[in-house]
Amino acid sequence: MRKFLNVLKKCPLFFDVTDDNIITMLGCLKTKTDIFDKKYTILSEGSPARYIGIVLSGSVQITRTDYYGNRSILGNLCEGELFSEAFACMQMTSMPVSVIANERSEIMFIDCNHILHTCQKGCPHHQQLIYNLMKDLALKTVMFQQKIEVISQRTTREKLLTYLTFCAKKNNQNSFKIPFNRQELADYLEVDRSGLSAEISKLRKDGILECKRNYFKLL
Amino acid sequence: MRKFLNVLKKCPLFFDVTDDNIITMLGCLKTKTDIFDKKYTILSEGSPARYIGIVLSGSVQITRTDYYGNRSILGNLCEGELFSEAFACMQMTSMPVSVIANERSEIMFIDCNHILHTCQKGCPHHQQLIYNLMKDLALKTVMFQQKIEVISQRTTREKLLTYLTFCAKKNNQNSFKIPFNRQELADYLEVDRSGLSAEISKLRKDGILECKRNYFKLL
DNA sequence: TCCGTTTTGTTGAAATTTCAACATACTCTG
DNA sequence: CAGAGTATGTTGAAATTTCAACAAAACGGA
Repeated sequence: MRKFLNVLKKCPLFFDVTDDNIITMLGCLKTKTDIFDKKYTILSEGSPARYIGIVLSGSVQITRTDYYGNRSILGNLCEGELFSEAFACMQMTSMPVSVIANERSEIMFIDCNHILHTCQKGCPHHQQLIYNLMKDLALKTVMFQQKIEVISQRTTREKLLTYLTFCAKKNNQNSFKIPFNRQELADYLEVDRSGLSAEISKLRKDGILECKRNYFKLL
Repeated sequence: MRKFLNVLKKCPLFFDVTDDNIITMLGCLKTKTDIFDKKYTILSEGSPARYIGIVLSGSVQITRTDYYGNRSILGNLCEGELFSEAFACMQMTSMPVSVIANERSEIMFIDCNHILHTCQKGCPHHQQLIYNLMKDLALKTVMFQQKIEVISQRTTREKLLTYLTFCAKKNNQNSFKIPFNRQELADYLEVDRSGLSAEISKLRKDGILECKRNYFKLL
């Protein structure tokens, strides 16, 4: 596990916990890790939520497929990020989303009960862990609200521009790479792929953005 | 405050806390309460988030107005429910939403820091409070995902039916009242009001639902 | 480098939404 | 109970999205 210490250090769950304490706590938390190949389903819709997942390497996508077969992408998570924490906290018996590996990824699982209930040893930093998990849940709430802000726009153009503006803000730069290809971006914006491509072309002609594959620049 | 004890008892923040302990803690938490008339803005978009709000009486709506002037309704909260908890936990300097009183409503405010950091007296149930807040944040995350599931549908009909199905599930009944009028429902579903009215008429003709004002019955 | 596969772009027709304008129904208050 | 104001329903035209089908470009492995 020690080889992933630099990843765990930037994981929001271990914010303000010293390296030594992270190592100690990993024992108490009875973590398990697993490696998943590209496109592998890490957690599937409908299964019970018991574990919080941490992306140790690679990246994953949170997706859902509706009644009509439309895939919806809820988000994309990279090294150090958490998933399934809300469902695990609530002990949901049926997850409303699936988690898919974007690429070969190593994932750490923590039983949520080991975080919520202090262990017998009384780890000094357990309290910090609970505090960190709370901040993370608050952040996720805000992230979902941003996604709602994006897809509540009425046209593909407005959805795209709202999303790209968020990306630019997050990167403090007008140019950036997005973690989606066209189909995935369409699934995130909840629009038709071909319509999205057409709209990107228009925006390019209008001189509003430059774009090459997943690289974008707002002008 | 004692007159609102029965409301606070069903507030998720005080789950599993005895009446006496609720009373004791209210002192430590340095709560403030205020009354707002119908349509009054309780918290406005752009202002800093410091307090968690609890609806003691009446009801409130979480709304946002975008760049183009479209109002979006994020949710509707009744007696005992919390708002602004995620923003307060994160100490956001600029709230992304406004909170408006639906009707004359009494609101209790709690400084989030008084919940996150245990007071000197070491209230026995402070830990429970933190635990409860965490569960609430997890629940809110799930609620927003449901809203995303609703508005990610491509047509007004599908959005409406997805929403109504959630309502039916929540009430364990095919007939129920929704907390919105037509315009508000349109703002929640992120669609045009007149289009929504037309779609409701169609569904009625198709024998899929009955509806009178904010009362709906799925057939 | 070549070839098969995947991704992205383009197009036009059909379906749907938005918008504006107006008709009707309901509610509240004096 | 009358009248004003608000909420809901209806309609048609314009704008937009979706869908299907195909073209072009990029990618990856042999």
